[in-house]
Amino acid sequence: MTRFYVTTPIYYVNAEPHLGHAYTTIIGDALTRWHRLLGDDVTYLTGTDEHGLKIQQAAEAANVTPQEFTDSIAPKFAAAWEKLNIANDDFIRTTEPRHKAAVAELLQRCYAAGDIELDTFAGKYCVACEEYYQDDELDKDAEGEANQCPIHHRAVEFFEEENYFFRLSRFEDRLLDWYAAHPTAMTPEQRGNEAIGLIKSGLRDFSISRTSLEWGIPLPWDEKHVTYVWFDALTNYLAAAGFGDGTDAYKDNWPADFHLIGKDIVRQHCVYWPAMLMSAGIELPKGWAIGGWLLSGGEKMSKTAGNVVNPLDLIDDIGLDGFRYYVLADTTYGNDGDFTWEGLVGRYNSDLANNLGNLAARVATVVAKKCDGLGTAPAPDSPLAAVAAQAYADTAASWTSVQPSRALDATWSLIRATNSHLETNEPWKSEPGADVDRVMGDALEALRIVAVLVHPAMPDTAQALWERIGMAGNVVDQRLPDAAAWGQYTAGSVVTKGDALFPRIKL
RNA sequence: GGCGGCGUAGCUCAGUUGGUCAGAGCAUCCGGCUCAUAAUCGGAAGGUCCUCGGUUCAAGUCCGAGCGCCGCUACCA
Repeated sequence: MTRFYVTTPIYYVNAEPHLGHAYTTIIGDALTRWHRLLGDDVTYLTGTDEHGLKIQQAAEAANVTPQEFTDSIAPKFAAAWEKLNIANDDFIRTTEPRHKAAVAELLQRCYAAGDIELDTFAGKYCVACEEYYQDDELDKDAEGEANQCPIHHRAVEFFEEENYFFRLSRFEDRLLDWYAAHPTAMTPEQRGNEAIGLIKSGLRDFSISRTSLEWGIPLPWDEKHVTYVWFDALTNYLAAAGFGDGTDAYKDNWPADFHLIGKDIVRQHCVYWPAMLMSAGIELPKGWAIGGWLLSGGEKMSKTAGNVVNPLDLIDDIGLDGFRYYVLADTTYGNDGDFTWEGLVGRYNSDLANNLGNLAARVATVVAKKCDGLGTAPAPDSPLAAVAAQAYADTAASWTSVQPSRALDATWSLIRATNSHLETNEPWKSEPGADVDRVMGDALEALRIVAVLVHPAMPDTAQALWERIGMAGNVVDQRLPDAAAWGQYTAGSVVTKGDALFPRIKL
């Protein structure tokens, strides 16, 4: 069985889950559901990033311990994914023992390899923020010197701190060589090019520890230091596979097939992370899928702009699958998408209500009137057979290249062709008989295949459609490509109409 | 400033290695149909493929320059 291991970024628990988190997580869910249909042994991982100064400060502000603070937020992510019907196999928190063990092991390996060294970090530090700033981030003082904290408007101080550094600069050539040997590792291609550009423009060593920080994982060989950000966060992907338990069992799940990431964390995932793995002598991931942002009304969501969208509110208005479908179908993966209510309703009405939902309804009605409510057999030589084969091939190819919007468009070509097929034959005008039976069988068979193909995007809808056309069992148990082959609809099945799958929504 | 990306129909986007590549969906208009959720089907209209120049028998596709938009420049799906 083919293993298929996909990860989302772990989400920082200083904020509650929002549309952006949901966007990436839904894409990963659909992608992994597709691979389950293919019969792959799938592991879909998501989780939460819980260490660092911001959490420490937020906990202090809330007058609780950092652990209590993260314990209160992390479940909100897990709960949100449950509501969005996310079928993740694991949910990792960076405060778990398995994660801490993996981080310690990875650090130790890189340290042993000589790629982590003690050095001096010097910079301008705001005591109030407890953060270092670059010159261009600071405001200028009366003499024109860049030394005013932009937040606290007070002078920063020049601090020196002993930090451990990861010698990223040593990996430039090795990374370029690796990517040259694996040209399709990053998708879409233009996003991959940006990562290559980052490497070519020169790599600097980066600091991996702080002595001023308490809420984190200590370095195994120097416990005064706590790991800072990336050695902690990125390692979750390895930890969930079992790395750090003292055995090589993690290799059963590693390497990951895809790290799903946003365009803003390309440097860390496509440059830092493979270099860290190279240093530790661990196999690199097979792929990175790099998405854009889902904007809201053309702008990045922010509280001040007042355009924050809560995905869970949308479900109440348009239904879970309507929302999932919109997110997947209306954005080109790799580019920014734009969430608007008008766009959501437009997509929903045209694709779901008018096309898919209405097709299911009209088929059920005609079967009731002309076939006694019992499904009939499709014609082996139906013109829809070729359309279905092409739709499957295109859908599969698009999921393989992590392009959900194209995959769904390919699936919809079969829905449109089925509506057209009905118009061509007008079974509602004919007397019951072989001709009507054949056409309705074609339509039912097309709906059967559609139910399977839309499952990754809309699991509940797929199952509902499956049951309405009278198929037994569950869509999730279907296996591709066999299930997409023409001619498997079971004649004699009871077809039921039911309420509209997707009631039209008025704007 | 540096690096990178993008610019194809009103909108969102497809367009392998240059040779029916000028396309799809939505929106618009016209017509048909009335089984269906005022749904659907057919047809039409709509583009100097950002601009200029170059290579070529042939360029949306390659090269150069320019214009415009955007991202990254080291916390952030």
